[in-house]
Amino acid sequence: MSSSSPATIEDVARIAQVSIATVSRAIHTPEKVANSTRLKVNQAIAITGYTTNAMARSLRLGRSNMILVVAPDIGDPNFSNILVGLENEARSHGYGILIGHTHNDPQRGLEYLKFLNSNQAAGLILFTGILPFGHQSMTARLPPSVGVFEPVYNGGIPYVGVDDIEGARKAVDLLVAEGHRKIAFIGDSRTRLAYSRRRQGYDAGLDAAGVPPGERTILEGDGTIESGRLALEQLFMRDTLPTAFMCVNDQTAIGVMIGLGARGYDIPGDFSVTGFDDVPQATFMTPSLTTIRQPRTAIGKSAMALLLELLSGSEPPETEILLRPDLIVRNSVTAPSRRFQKR
Amino acid sequence: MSSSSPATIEDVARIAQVSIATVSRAIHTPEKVANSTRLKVNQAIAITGYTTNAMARSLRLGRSNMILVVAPDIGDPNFSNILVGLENEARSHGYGILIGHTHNDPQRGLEYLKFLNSNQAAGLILFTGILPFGHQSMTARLPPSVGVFEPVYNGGIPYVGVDDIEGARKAVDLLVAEGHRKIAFIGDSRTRLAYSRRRQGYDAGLDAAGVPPGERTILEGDGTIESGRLALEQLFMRDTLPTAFMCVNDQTAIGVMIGLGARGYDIPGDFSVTGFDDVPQATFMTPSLTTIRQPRTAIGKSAMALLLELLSGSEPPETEILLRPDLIVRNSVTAPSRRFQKR
DNA sequence: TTGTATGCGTTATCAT
DNA sequence: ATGATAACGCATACAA
Repeated sequence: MSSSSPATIEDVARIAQVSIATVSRAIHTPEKVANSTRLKVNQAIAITGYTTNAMARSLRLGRSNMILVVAPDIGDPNFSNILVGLENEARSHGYGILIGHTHNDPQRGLEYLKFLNSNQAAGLILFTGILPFGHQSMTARLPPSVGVFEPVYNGGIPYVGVDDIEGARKAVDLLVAEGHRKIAFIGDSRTRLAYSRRRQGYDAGLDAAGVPPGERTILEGDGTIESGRLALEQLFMRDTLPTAFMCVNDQTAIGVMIGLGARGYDIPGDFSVTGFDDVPQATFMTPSLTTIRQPRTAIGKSAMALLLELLSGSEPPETEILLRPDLIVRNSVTAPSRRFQKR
Repeated sequence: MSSSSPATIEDVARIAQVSIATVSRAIHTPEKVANSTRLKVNQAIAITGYTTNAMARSLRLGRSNMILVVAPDIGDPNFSNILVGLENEARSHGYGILIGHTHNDPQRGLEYLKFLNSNQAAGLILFTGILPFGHQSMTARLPPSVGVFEPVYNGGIPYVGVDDIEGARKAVDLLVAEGHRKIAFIGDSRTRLAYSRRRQGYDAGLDAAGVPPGERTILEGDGTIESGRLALEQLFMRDTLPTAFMCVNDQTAIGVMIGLGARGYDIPGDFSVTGFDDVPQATFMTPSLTTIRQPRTAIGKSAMALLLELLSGSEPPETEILLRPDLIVRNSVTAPSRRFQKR
């Protein structure tokens, strides 16, 4: 039964002895077709192995069944699980996932914009925290879009992510409960919104603990392992040391842990460290890293669900969906050491 | 200049005062168009912001500019960098990447097959080591396909990956050079071809070292961290222990290291451990893991280049492209301890 | 060198 | 309930 070229709707119509219009109806609006004919059509479809030609369908409909997912870095440990959530939800609704990564290069972003303009993608998921298309007027004719992981700060785009403020707050609170007061915050100057929110959580926690702003240490990195290490070095050039490091993300925390290890310190004996994200590596550090878990699969699923809703024409009920961050207690936090208090 | 609906080739033709055929030619075969007209067309394109409607083009051509990439698990630490390589190469040739993951579920595989049948993807990259489509006759009408990372054992599909035998050989040789003779191999019974090849390398190395087959210890896991740990437990129930563990991949090695750590042993003081793949985590283990690096980005790039070649009609010059695996020496290997020799 | 006209496979409108 | 047909936007065979 395998013909050289794939079966078209006409092949099905011929075999079922109906018109192509009826075949189309039998597929998309079965209730508008007589039971008997529907049966014939289904049989013909089975015989031919017919599948709708998505190209023709999209051309006719003026809309594709693809969603473009743009990320700055496919290798980001946070990305893959979010992608899983996105993909599952999309697939179960008949949508496919198109992938692009920008390396933070607006030029690259522009290339992906072509997918949008050429009707190859009906919607857009942004993992970048920023519209990666330069500041063209093109922004205007963007398809339905949803940001994940980081709020998109230069476009009025709905966002699905974790509650950064609450997450950071949980981390500080743990540290404070263990008795820490000198808690350094190592931030990330790139991911502005996520950074500032986690910073807000940090400040709120220390406010509540009665630690005056003057006694807080803030350093800024760029969210990489290397920057965590660098920030640590800067800190060690000062005259007072914190007893704990609260890091804006796990990568930074890993950098801090490496730096601390290189200096011969014990974690958590000498210093406590917390991260944010709960990337896979966090489990395998020595000691394992206490951190805040991002519900990544859930974020992906929720974001895609929202996008599909937008695609179906409904207005978004809310512009921001914040999921609950969980504190994952492992072995990088304990009560503060007295050792460096008065150094 | 922003019209409500995207510009079509007709808009361009009208403004340039030529026919749509000329516009099409000016775009795809500029040499067949007079300089002056080409100029007019380009101006009109600039004015309208015209982009080719990919749907219409694909419909007409009977072929899309999408490549479907199917992986069992998007979260596999090996996957993302290969994807980067694939994506870069594809994009620079005007192709996009469509993503699917199967969770090793043939049912899922079938769903992705629809992308192929419906002409949404012109080619296929398989990360699965197996055709994920059940054993349908559909295999026959597969588009040009290339396997990466693992040879596809049930289809005559070209393959791009690392030289597993040579890689494994480098690992054993290092161990042997350090003085080990009792080297256990912890394999993976799932990924049959990669497993058996790495196993071959192991055997070849021990053959060369004069270690008789009877003195070799082989355990099989399934390539997960947990299975590495499990294999270790099995090993400890025997009466003789190896001095080194050569693991089929990094995940397994990590499991072994965790298990060894839990039993209070020192690595590499008491036991040496090697992995394979050089996943990001390998660097951050304590001790850092000596392993074999997969040139992942290069694999992706090379595989996509091969696929695009296939797509353009040329026969593949070779059916298997093996890249060079590099030995990455870190801190999990040293000379064997005497401690457990005669237990 | 350029233009006219056809068809790719679908869905939707309008008849019947 | 069903059929005939137009249109989606494009690339190309053929004519000029």
